[in-house]
Amino acid sequence: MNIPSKYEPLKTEDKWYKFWMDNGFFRSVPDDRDPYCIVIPPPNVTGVLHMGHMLNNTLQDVLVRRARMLGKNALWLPGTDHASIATEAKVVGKLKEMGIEKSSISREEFLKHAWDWKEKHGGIILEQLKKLGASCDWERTRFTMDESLYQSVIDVFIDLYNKGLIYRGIRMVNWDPKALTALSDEEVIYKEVHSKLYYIRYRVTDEEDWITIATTRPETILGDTAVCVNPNDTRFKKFLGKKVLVPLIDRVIPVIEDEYVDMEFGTGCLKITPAHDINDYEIGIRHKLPTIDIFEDNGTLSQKAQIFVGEDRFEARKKIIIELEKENNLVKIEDYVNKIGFSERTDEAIEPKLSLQWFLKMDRLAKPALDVVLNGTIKFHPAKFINTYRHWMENVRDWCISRQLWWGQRIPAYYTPDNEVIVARSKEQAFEIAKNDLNLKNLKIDDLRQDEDVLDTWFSSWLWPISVFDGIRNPSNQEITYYYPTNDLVTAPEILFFWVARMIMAGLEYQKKIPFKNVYLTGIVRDKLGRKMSKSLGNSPDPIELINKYGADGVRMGMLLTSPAGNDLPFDEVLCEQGRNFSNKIWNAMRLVKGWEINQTLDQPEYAATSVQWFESKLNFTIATLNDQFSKYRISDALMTVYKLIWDDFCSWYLEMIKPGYQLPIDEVTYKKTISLFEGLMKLLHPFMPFITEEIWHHLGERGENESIMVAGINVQSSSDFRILQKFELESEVIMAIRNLRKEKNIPHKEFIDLFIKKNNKQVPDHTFDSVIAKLCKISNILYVDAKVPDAASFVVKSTEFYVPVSGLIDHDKEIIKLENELEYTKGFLKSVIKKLENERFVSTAPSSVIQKEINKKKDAENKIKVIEEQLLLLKR
RNA sequence: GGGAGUUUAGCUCAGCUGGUUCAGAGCAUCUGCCUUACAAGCAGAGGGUCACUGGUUCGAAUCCAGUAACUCCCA
Repeated sequence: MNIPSKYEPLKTEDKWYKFWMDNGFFRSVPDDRDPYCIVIPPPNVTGVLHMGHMLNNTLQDVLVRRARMLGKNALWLPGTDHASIATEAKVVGKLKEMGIEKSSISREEFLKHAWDWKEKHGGIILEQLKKLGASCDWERTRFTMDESLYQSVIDVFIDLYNKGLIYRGIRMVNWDPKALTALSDEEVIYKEVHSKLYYIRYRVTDEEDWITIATTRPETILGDTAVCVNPNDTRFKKFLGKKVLVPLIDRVIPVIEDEYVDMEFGTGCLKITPAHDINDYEIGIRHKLPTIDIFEDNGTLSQKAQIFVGEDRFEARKKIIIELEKENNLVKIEDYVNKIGFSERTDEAIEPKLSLQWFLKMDRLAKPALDVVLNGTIKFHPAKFINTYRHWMENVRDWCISRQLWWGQRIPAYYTPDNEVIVARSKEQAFEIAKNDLNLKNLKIDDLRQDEDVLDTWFSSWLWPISVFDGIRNPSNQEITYYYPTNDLVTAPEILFFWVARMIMAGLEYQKKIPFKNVYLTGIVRDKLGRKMSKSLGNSPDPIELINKYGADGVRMGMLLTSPAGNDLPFDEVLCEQGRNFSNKIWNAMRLVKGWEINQTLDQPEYAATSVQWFESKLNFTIATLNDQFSKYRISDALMTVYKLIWDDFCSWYLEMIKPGYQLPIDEVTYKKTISLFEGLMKLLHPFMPFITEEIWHHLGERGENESIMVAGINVQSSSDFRILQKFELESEVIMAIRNLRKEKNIPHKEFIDLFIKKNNKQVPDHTFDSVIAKLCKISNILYVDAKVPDAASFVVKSTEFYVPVSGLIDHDKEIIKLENELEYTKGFLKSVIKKLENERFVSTAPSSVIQKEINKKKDAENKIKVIEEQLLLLKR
């Protein structure tokens, strides 16, 4: 045989991917078949492939390949998103390397650099996905900044604004005083810091009494607009309704009550600085307090602070402590450990800052998006995420959609010199509106100033399932009508709200239909220590290297096997090794089958006919199991099912059952049947392991130039003969018992033996598997007898006795002990069953099927006891 | 601070409406084997008080309550 005994994935994978591409098998255009569509969760243009992508995209490929084989017109639409924050950071960094500051160039110049960067680096992930075998329709690759997608975002902004859902409002943002920009929550790193807790007393107006607060940020007292206590705190009742003076500046502020205050913390008395603390801000809103912003953008104190104007915030802290001490208002200082946010990029302490942002009202959009999930129109897998989703949707806050960046869709809002806002598609249009609707006859077009900010990246991704088909601008075009709603979405639970929820909102708003029917939420890929895999930790293996080592199929299987939906996946290379080993197993099964010489004159032996019959049933039965698992999105289980079918049932059982003797030929009927069964297995496995299955499929038969397993079609209608499966269960037990017996008695593999079978309880012998047993266990004669066989090793399966004569090898004492143990166990078992059946409450309450089962158990046990006792009698004689 | 989830073999997980599909799978481990497709293999074996404590029930991994630990999300 000239086929190597090790499968080498590297030699086949690129070849087949090219073959699939050349033949356009990934391409989908609307036709009269049923559509099946997945839109890819667009990876960042800044990213490189990581293990999370591997998992996510393998799952999508499994689903789409299976749908394709089931005869659907399957489309997996790929693309990337522009990731405004991350990309802008990359571009700023790159410019810096070139000695260019972002602030020194114009927006247009910057964007040109950004596009250059995107063209150069933006497609890496998509290229890497090809290595994985992703069957995406690459001709349809989309990018969230493509003209049509960009314009869709603008259209939606204008539409929502005109519907009154978009407004401008104040919000507290994470301000980086060094980079002079707002940061998203993801860009803030919280670190434990050893700091101080300052106890400061405020004098009550017109009284010689003081109230003491505790704060880590004494400089912010200059922005205080209240002092707050818990309404349940009796200690401070006397201060209610009174006013106190902010030290150093003597501003008069009220004492208020709010449940938020922790009575245990500090003095139980909290200073409220609505402009510089998110919690204080919310309390401020509840109690209608004024906000006093005491900082400039660069973190120095502003005029509003009244004192230390122009000083850095940390310098001011030192100085204010000295002043407070002088005034005798500093009660004490304690050491204190707290968590402070720092800018990911500048490492500057974040300053919470109020700023004017654009918001999208959520409640009207959220309501229907919640309903479709609660009523099952959209299904989550696993369903446990419905709770999380509901909780968020019921407590949804308005969505801040503006970002202080350049890379992204620029907000189509124009300001007149009087700061009147006009939302329009272009400056020209805004100018028209200004002249006609606002009656600003003297306005010149250049007086209009466009908003500097861009929209949140999610504000373009939430349209993704629609905008990739241009369904925002042309809501009933042929493509969107055909492919939308898409079928399945595969993504991480982390972005259930950021993305999934919002896509549902957008879908219902702009297509009046859900965007997808099923949401499969993957787990998070972690390292062995349970840490999330990340580039900064350096704990993520390079997926491409893994593929080179284990083959894409091996890695795919490694990712899938231990990743039930929604569970974390502690990644271990061992898993890929398992995948590789499986590939090799299949490869060698192919080598075996292909190595057989076919003799057309041979009749099919009985054992082979039985084996084929059994395996066909087994295969069909498993197909039904698989259908069920796929319907529940239990992809990991489905793969395990195919794995066991191939390895255990096909390789370990079936092939051994039909395998001709050494250097003997096989009959044609069995051979052809085996090839066709093998092909069937490859089709079942193909969605999981596309490359090796294609390779094997081509080895198994003569294929036309453009034939591929991936479009070969799969039959999932199946009926199987349960009876033969049940008989096999029994027979396999017998076979394993004989193998054990051979081992125990040291009977060599090659030596033929006889087997005597004694049926009991008037059971009629079933000969279906006799020939198979004879072949697998090297039995020359199978004889059915009515009496026990002396001088023979024996075992019992159900209530049938089996004897293998091995004169001189029987250790009676040992045999007796073995049987006595079994007898004792069976008696104990019988006792528990009888106890149940004698319990009147059980018999009267339990369903009849359960009772019947117990009665059967009793009968079986009694029979078995009888058989064992008889055997013991014989042995002891 | 609010919410959700998890806890079953060494590891990762199945176990639907309580009752032999009730304690299971894969991997790992151990013991034999270079048996003529495969040592990336074959044939076997061991391994769990189902987190803890109570309760409901004829019967609990499964239902309820409490406790503990871990995880995630929102703030």
